[in-house]
Amino acid sequence: MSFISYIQSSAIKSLTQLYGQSFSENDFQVNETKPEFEGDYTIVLFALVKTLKKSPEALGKELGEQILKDHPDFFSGYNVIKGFLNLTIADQQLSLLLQKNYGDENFGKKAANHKKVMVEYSSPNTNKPLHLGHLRNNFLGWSVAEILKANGNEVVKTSIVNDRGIHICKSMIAWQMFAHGETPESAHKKGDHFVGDYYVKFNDEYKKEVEELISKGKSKEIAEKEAPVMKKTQQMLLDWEQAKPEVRELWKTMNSWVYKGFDETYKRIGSDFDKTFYESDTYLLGKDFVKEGLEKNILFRKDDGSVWIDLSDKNLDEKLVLRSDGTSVYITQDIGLAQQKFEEYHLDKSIYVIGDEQLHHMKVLKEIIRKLGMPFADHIFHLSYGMVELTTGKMKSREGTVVDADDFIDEMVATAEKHTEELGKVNDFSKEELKELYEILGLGAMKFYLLRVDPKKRMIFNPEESIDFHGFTGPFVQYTYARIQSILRKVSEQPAISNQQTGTGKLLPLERQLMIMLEKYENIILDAGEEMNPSIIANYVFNLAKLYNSFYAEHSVANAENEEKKNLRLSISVMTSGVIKSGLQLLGIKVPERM
RNA sequence: GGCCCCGUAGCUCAGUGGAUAGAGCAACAGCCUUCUAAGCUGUGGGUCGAACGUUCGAGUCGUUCCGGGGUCACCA
Repeated sequence: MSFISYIQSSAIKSLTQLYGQSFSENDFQVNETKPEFEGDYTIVLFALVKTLKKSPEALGKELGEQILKDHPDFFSGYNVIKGFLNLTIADQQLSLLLQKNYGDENFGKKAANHKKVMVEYSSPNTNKPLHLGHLRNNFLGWSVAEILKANGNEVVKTSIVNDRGIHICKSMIAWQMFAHGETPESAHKKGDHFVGDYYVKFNDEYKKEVEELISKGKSKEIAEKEAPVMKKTQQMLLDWEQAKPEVRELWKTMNSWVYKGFDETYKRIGSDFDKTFYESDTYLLGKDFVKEGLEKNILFRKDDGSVWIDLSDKNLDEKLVLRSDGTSVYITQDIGLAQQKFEEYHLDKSIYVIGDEQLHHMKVLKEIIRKLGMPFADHIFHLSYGMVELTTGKMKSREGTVVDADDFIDEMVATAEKHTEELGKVNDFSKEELKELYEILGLGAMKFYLLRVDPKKRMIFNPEESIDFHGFTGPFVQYTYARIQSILRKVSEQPAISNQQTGTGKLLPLERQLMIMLEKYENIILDAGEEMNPSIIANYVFNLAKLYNSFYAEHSVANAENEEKKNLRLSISVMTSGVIKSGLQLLGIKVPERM
């Protein structure tokens, strides 16, 4: 039980004892005590003052006395200021926490709750390489999956690959027209970049043709429809749907190039999936429910044969679910895939990590599923996040205004290398060790940068300013970890640590603060899981590292005043480094032993 | 226009209805003969977009307005 809930229930019991009526958690608040006051946790009395008709001072004093009397091992003192009852947790209670948990790798994590959750993230298109926005998605999805695991859930990570459609055909057409048989191997290029380049070439050609037609007197609208390269592309899509062998062959080849490129990037950033869905397999799903929906009069057919659902009672418009030619639209397959996910995996919850531009789409999807009477409608969650934009506006791959994921990673790793060389602390590392360190630091900086902000907020990224390695950053937290490891290495060379009691001496303020902060980790994991928000972890782990660094500057661990203090500070250090490691792991960030 | 999200220090962001609104960056001033200075300590910097309202108490809740963004496809 966490300190805060222990205090809550203690207060409830003591209040009942004092005033003979029952109370609940909603009758008062327990907060952390502000640093300028004495105490660790504060009970806010105003609400109770009203119901009990007592002065805040009297109430605070009575409650303080009672709580102390009821829990002499837990609290060592109290004070009342205005309507605030500040409680101090006993030193021995903090020492006990340390003794019980300091070496526990699973500290703060929950036992299995036998719930199965699917997290869908990444979901790339196979016509261009990944960019900064994809990285936010990947880091977020991966981290949320880890956080949910830490909360006891069984998690299935999935990705739906958008591998078919008109945009894919565009790259294919351009390759046919301009490549003269070139391959990623012959061009010495990563496959996803290679294919992406042809996607750009398509758009260049398309633009050229449209302008030419306009100069011949056609309207823009007609020119866009009649451009030969676009007509070819549309024909190719039809050929693909009819499974024309040469088109399917080219499609397979080009997609395999892209996958190879993606795999490299995924491996580097540590993204992985338990199951990958391909849109080419799922795009026909969901047609069955249309038939059923029509029979049940949930869906209706218009004169031209198209099928719709009326959502006006939910403040949404009518939505098309089947085209007049009988083919399905995006949302049709989404319904089918949602159903397949629940049926195949027996999920308790299905989470979609998708940008906030699709909020409306996901709302409509959920509503349709509910109307169709599918039981899982209320177990679908859209974890929406804000777009990553540049100072110059939105990123557009067609216009080349994107921050490419691979370039960005290279840049960050190079920055890590530069800083490391300047500092010269690991000159004895081998080439391989250095390479590994640069990856750990560069990716740590990136991931922290993209995860430290509330996901739902959109981010503006200025590529001119490279990401810092100081302050509220990944490397700062990693550095704190490395510092602690350095102490531990040093101490292990000294005579063995004795196992004597650590709790008899008086704790210093920074020691107390650290222990109290460590205790909160459990609740932080819980919050981050409920909110599906990794930034809660990032903020916590930064504040913990910051506090430890103050402690480090103020007090010596290895050369503490006496053996007892040394043991205490060692266990605080071990536990801090453990929580840092664990917290960063939830963000997908690794820790270096030295840096 | 309807619906949704955002607006806090020069910049990037924290801030379960509670005490004098906090960090990082940037600026300035200090701290390496003692465990890693990617660190620590300090200074300056705010009409929390605006106005009403609810409340003992509002950055936080409500209403309206202002500013920014998203979305409302037989695209995905």
